[in-house]
Amino acid sequence: MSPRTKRAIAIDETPQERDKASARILTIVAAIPVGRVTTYGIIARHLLLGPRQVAKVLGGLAAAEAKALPWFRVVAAGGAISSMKVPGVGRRQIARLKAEGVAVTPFHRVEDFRLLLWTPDL
DNA sequence: CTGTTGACGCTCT
DNA sequence: TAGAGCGCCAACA
Repeated sequence: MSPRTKRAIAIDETPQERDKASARILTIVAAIPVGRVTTYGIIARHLLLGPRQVAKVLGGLAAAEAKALPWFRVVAAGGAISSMKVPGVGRRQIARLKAEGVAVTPFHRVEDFRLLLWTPDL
């Protein structure tokens, strides 16, 4: 096959194999401890990517993926629940966070954000 | 090539 | 707190 072609997408591969950027992002998301949170920006800087790339990947998670990954532990800078702008999603994220003990203010911000913030190990 | 688009981030109103 | 404006960067039409 010509190396010129866009990487073939084997649909039967695990989603982690889709492409490196996504794989790395999802790997980090999967590593966020229960009851802790991290941000798009932190993940992005850690991988030398743009924060919007991270948002794009999480936003595009297939239902199956969303079920297996703690995507809800990723919030925006300052602990803001940025998924609020997507109908339904913000509500679900808050519910999932609360379910594991992470309090969220009525202003859609993670309570004690600084305390609960988790950073991937180098 | 240009233009648009993000579950972003930071600064300043 | 909410918005606006701008930076950022890959993906896509």
